[in-house]
Amino acid sequence: MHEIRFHNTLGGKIEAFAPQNGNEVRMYTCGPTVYDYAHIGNYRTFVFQDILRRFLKLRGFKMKHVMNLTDVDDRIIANSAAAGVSIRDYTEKYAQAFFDDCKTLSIESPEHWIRATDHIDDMVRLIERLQEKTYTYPSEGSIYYRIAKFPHYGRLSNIDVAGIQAGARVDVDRYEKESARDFALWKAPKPGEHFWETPIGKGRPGWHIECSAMAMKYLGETLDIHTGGIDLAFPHHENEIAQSEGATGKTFVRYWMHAEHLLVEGEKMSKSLGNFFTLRDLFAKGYKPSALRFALASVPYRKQLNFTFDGLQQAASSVERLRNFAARLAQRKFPAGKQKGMAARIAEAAEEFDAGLSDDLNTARALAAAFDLLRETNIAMDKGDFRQGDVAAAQEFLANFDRIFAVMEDNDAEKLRALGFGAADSGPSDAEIDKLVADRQAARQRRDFAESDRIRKELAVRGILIEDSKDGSVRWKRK
RNA sequence: GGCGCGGUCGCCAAGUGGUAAGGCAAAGGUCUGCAAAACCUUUAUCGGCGGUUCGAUUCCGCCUCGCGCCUCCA
Repeated sequence: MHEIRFHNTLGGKIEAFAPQNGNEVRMYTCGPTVYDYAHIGNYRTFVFQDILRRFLKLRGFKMKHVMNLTDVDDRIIANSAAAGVSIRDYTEKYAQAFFDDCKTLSIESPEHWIRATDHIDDMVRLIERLQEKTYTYPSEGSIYYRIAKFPHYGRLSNIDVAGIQAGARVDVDRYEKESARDFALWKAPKPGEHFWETPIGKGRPGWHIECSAMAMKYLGETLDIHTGGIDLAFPHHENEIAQSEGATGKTFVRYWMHAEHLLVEGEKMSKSLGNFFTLRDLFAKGYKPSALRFALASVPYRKQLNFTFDGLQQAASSVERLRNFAARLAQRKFPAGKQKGMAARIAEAAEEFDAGLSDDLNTARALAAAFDLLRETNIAMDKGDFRQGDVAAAQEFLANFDRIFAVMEDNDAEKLRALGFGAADSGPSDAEIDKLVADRQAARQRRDFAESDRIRKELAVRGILIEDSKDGSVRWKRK
């Protein structure tokens, strides 16, 4: 077990990690704004966050992880009004799609899913606390945060507040502010717009207040970890710090972890460039969930991930190799006993796997540890050196591997069907396949290779791959 | 302009002051009735120029190219 070290955006250094209270890690993740389907860039960040929590659990920590759904913002208000439905009705569809996508990518569910609109009261109370401490000022029915009052502003993102010039930005709200860098805690309703009636007036919350209010409500005033995409560091997280620490006087977050962005073919993903993809876009093209997860997980989170279809294909091949190895381990009969040195070799690989992940979630390094062991074990098997007595340890290694990467289970087709892809043809049943495989074996017995190959082709057409082995057994798998 | 990240084999991608992990792909080979799978072999001197050093891909400086943030954004 290696010391866990994480990069902390606050300070920009890699630091040893330990939760504040014993064994429990309290973590908050900025979830999606449910105004549309989330895209693969979003999921790069959510897969990172998933690997983080899976790793901490593997290391024995108890997770208390909260993820919010931002279900009120300008886009949602505008879109729901345009569609003539309530905010809740409008966002429900995308919230559900998000849950479905997470499940498809094997992203574990956090301990708490929460919605901004369920916590308006908490936000109002936090704003009131800030009012009492004079961190706020009203303007045209809205309430603003006075950044001049918070000296630490800019520390997270290394932004010099003096550098933000008045009038330099396009502020869609165009309310009167004392300083250009001040931000809205509470927004006065525009005519016809949905609003909440509260002790601090009519209106709706600013974007940043929800995370401060909800994070502290569920996790206490000082959290262990707060994650998000790198773009959120400024201004969102910077503002969260200002709000939370302004109200409590305590450190809001001990470790800030941000995922770098995903690029597509080296360019920023955007709708105008036509390189904007949701999961559904990829699945419709025939790519598998496990391949996408592997592609997103294999590049360490602090490095920009250049998404390409070639890369996705490479990821699919890698996953296939991993699964083939697991199948070989499970199905072949090896000589009894243990191979000299194998147990130690497996333990060494597990050590290196842990070392990689402990090193700021270096998934590339962890992966290399797994593939090294895989190759060496395959060699031992080919030579006939590998023994049955080592199978359990090797499988345990793979099980641990999969507690992090979650790509071993051959359930892609099932997941895709659940999303409505490929439902038309779920392929032949296991029984039907077994029957054809048996027929083919019989044909091979009588050396009727024409018939044997005909059956194999028939199965291939229907997506089933046959593999003969030396000992006469046959393995089949769905492609 | 300010802040930050990165340029390592065809593609993806680790890494170290003492001549560079892993994955994918490619070529040849072993095995196989044929395939498939698996294995073996082969393929890099680390963007450029200087500096420090016995020695730098790894440290420093400059340059160059790409990307991100600074305004909503994972």
